[in-house]
Amino acid sequence: MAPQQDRKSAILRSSADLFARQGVASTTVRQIADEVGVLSGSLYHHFPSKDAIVNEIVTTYLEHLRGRYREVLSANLSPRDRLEELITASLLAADAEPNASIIYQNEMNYLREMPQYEAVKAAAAEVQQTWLAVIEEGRADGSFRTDIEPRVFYRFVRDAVWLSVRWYRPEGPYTIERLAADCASIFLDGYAAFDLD
Amino acid sequence: MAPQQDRKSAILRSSADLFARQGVASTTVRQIADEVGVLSGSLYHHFPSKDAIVNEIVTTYLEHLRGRYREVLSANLSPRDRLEELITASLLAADAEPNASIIYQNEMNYLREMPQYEAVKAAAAEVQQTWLAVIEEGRADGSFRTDIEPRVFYRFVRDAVWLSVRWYRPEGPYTIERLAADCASIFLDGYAAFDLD
DNA sequence: GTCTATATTAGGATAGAC
DNA sequence: GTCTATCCTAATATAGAC
Repeated sequence: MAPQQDRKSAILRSSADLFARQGVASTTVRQIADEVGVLSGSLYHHFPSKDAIVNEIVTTYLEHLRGRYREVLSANLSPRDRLEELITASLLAADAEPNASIIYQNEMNYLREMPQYEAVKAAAAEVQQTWLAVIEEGRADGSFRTDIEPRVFYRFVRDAVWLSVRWYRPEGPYTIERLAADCASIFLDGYAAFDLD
Repeated sequence: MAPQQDRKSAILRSSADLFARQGVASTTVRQIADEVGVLSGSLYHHFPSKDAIVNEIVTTYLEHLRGRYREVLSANLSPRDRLEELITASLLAADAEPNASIIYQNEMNYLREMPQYEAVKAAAAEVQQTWLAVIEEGRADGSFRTDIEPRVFYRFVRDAVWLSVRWYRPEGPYTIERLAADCASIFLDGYAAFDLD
């Protein structure tokens, strides 16, 4: 990797870390520069603005996420298995780029005011469409309930899945795969004890 | 209500609205003053700082939430019904003060840096304790599953419940009570179609 | 590609008149 | 209780030397 790419990714890495911990608005370009080990003016050789850094972090993340979703959709699975795979793919994407994922969850207010918001919005719409299609498929073939609106179910799952990046810690024996399995089981089977009689 | 109380609550109302829409850090005291119809200096007659406004919004909200939880705990209910009532109480609290609820969800980064953070943290701990106690009770009497950690279940429910304030709109025929019932049913019974054979 | 130096803007907060 | 006027600080961003 060329040296300027190293520096650029160092800026992205440090920025993502600070944005996730402190919020975008409260993070200054001087802090980012400090973390990288340059002076603040030098950042502007690599990015035209602070917003551009935010934008690159978030769009890269959404790009990776969409790639994972496409893989899930290409496999031939039952709606139930596909939903579980969407959950797993989302959790793996968040685990691969936790800072980007946190920023995406926390900074919708900020992103909405950015000039590049349309691209983010389009990616978000595609993500939502992916989930809803799987849910509709499961309703059609009788594997999911039809007495609860798909959108309502989707939003509950989505928020539970995305927000887990705020509390899940990959250290320890509790793996992402286990987390995904527990999540899928709660949302599909419920937390009430199984009736065995 | 005395006139100075009117003005003070107008400041709180306008601030909450702006904080929820734009984020705390991106909202200026001048914007708040504009919204209220005074000049920015006048705000400081009612509050010592912008942080103090944030703090009052959030602590009042948490106070109301704790009141609702206490009511739920005082009733004699099964763990399942109590969990459902906790969900309903949370959704009603968020619906009563949607801006405060949104701020509380979005601005953890900001709140953590405030001098009054300890009070918020204590209230948050009590809220968590309330949920966990009900979950443990249900595990003990056999109504909830024991193969998934209570904390994991709690966090999924919590995030799904709290975040609904971002998308739920009280207009229209879909009521809070219905939302609460759907949420409880998804989390307890699951979204998979009921097996009827 | 990074530095120095600085322009420019805007933020939170305050003092004192009314 | 509000206004006027302003202090002080800190932010993003730029220009030009090295």
